[in-house]
Amino acid sequence: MGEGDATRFGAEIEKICREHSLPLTSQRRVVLEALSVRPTHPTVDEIWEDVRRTMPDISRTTVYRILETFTRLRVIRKVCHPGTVARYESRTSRHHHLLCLQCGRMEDLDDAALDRLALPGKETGFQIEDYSIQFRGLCSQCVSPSDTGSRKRGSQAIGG
Amino acid sequence: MGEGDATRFGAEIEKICREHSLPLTSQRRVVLEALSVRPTHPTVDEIWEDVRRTMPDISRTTVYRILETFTRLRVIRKVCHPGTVARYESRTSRHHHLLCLQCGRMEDLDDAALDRLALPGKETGFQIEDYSIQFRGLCSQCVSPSDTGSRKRGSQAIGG
DNA sequence: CTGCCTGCAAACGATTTGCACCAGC
DNA sequence: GCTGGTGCAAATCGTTTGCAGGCAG
Repeated sequence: MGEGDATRFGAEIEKICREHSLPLTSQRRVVLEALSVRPTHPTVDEIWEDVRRTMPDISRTTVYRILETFTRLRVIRKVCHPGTVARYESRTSRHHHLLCLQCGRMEDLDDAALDRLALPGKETGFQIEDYSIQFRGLCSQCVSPSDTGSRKRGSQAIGG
Repeated sequence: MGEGDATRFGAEIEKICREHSLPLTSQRRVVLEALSVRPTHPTVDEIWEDVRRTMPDISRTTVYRILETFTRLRVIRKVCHPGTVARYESRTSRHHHLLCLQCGRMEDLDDAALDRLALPGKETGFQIEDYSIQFRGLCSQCVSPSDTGSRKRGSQAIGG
């Protein structure tokens, strides 16, 4: 967790809330903090578990609502994952994803060349803001399941 | 419905099932046929509705199971859509997607140049098979909601 | 103060599962 | 005939909602 991301919301969250006329609650602070510290693409429940260590009485509903609020404001993002549970990420700068079709593992991929693609033109009918590339395949552990202690998540018809 | 896709599974499905030692049932035939005819990225229920016109007694559960089976065999794909319901597509050849962050509409994008990106190397730890690009923005109707009859789907914290 | 936010519990909706029967091979 | 597929209904599980009290501004 580079301090760049870990502290991203530390000072910024006050500005974010002020700009959007949102009350800055302690729940909002810890939820965004927990998301930015997580290196992966956590589910709502994973964030909830993290946050409960600091704030044991926070409700799961509140976590849902906070993530939804900030997603709509484009402060965080819901990641595109073929599983059935929602996953979030705090990075909104351009980057790409590696997805394992076998176990569902998803990792970030940074590649400056891939960040410079020309956007499709107006003929699409869309006003495009951004893009990201999803690379699909098998992660190292699913390619060579040498370690007998196999992955937790079974193969759940992941499609991409 | 271009005959290229509309008939994709017409003859091929027998081969597909034989290759995977799957019994070729009438349900499998009509579900794959319905998916390949749909121009968009239908949900399970949309496919179910289509199929019921031909086969009124087919169960929704069966549609779920057939789609899951063929997704695992890589015959069809589950598309990455930020909504909460699963969506499928019959196209497994490389192509890209346009996603509207406001209403969730998703369209295919074909662009030969975008199909030729260099895959990331081994340093990722993934054995990559394919990729697709998701372009995010606003569709024409969400950019200029001139028609007073606005879109059906509300803005549901779509994140991408 | 006042309005938005939170917590709780119930509602909701998509997906999955157990089981008995049926169809493809 | 045997094996796996299907249909039904119930169970599951992630997510949303209604409402009463609490906190930020």
